[in-house]
Amino acid sequence: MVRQLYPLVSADVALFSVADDRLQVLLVRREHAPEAGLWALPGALLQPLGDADLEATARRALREKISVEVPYLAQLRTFAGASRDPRGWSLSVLHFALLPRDQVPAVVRSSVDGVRWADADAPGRRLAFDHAQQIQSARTALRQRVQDHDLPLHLMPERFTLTQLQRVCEVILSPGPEQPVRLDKGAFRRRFAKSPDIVEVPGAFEHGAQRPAQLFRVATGFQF
Amino acid sequence: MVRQLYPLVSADVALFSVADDRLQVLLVRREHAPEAGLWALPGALLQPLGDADLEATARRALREKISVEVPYLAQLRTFAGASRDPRGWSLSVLHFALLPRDQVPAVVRSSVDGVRWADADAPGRRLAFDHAQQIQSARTALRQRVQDHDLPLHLMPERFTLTQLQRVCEVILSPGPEQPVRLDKGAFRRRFAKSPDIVEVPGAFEHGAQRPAQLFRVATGFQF
DNA sequence: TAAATAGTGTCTATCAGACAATATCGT
DNA sequence: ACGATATTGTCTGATAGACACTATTTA
Repeated sequence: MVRQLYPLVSADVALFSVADDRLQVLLVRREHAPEAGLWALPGALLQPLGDADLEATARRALREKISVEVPYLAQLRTFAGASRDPRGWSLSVLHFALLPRDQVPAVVRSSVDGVRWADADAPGRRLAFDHAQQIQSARTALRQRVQDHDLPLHLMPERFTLTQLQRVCEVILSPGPEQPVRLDKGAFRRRFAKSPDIVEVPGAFEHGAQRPAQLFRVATGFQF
Repeated sequence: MVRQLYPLVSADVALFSVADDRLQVLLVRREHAPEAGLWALPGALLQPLGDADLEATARRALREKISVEVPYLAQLRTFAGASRDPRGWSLSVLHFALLPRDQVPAVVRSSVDGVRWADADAPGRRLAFDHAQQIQSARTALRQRVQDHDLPLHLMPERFTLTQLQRVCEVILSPGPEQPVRLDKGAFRRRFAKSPDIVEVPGAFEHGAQRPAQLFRVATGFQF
């Protein structure tokens, strides 16, 4: 039994997006055994002949399962052990990815065909393997990084207002939809006023049923 | 060729310690091919039949190579790809560990027998595989965590003075021995005065050629 | 004009860095 | 007493949170 000598190696992806003031994570239904029928994070077995590294494996998983190319993808942590997969010793490198709302393709948005967005804080009854734990791990890391850095920018569409950016941050920092975190408007704007990562689009405004709001975009050359 | 179907899986450990105001990382000389004779981080190939998870593999590596049991060991990041090991597709889960100075066994301290402590900021000419990159990655993570949390406590001996603790933090935060970072004494003591993670040992003092210093120890129940 | 949201200004408690002052030991 | 380090105290500039105020649009 080769499984006793070599572990299964795969890459899983926690793909997050924000819609309707909800932080969502993408799940796919497993078609084959083991755990057939259960919801799982999109993932793929490593193909040493085709994948140059693990990020390639992760991106291939998204391509194969949901036909998506994400702008931001980072490795998070590795889950491994003898008991997390019934087939034997397995190793899964968890990645997390962020998808701006306006880049969600129609095939994913429609929530059919074994693909759905789940509430990141309550992804469902029982998930395949240790994916519930993986989601929680990714959820925590996401909240952590929003506190420090400018990571939420990866979730914004091409153009956005400061209020929209603040909503996204509030959603990510909240433990769940029931206990929303409210950030102070003044402090929030102060913080991003000093940031070189966003610039305002001159003359561009978001119009609603009230005073229009200045539109911003991510600065050119912004990475990470 | 099985290597074309299954990657090599291993766990490497960056073991840090502070001595003589230097941050050091432990290296072992490779005995067998590939890269025989080069210095490398201690590591071990995954043994699915014996290792329950990757932390077990990492701890086994330290046991086998240098007969050391470390109190603190954490997973850091996974390095993988087709070109980092001449044998083919390989995957290595980098861990990092901290060893208090008074727990360094004699066999390691003596720096013989294919084991040596290297300067963490200049580990040497050429190391095996991508281990130079791995050390730099671990070095950065260590500096980062010292900024935020109370991680340096894992590097302290059973009892220590606040000045000793401050030295360790300064060494870790410094880019290298040439440009030492100096922390303010008052601010440093303020920070740890509020911390519940250390407590003073009543009546215990460190005596030198000057005013004795209060000794502290890590609080019971302190983890991470 | 009213409603609603955008955007700005101000006050304050907190905190880190800088630095001075005092305390207590060995010699 | 002196040198050296420990320990404490004070001042100040920067900052985040709270909150009030003004501005500008649509209806």
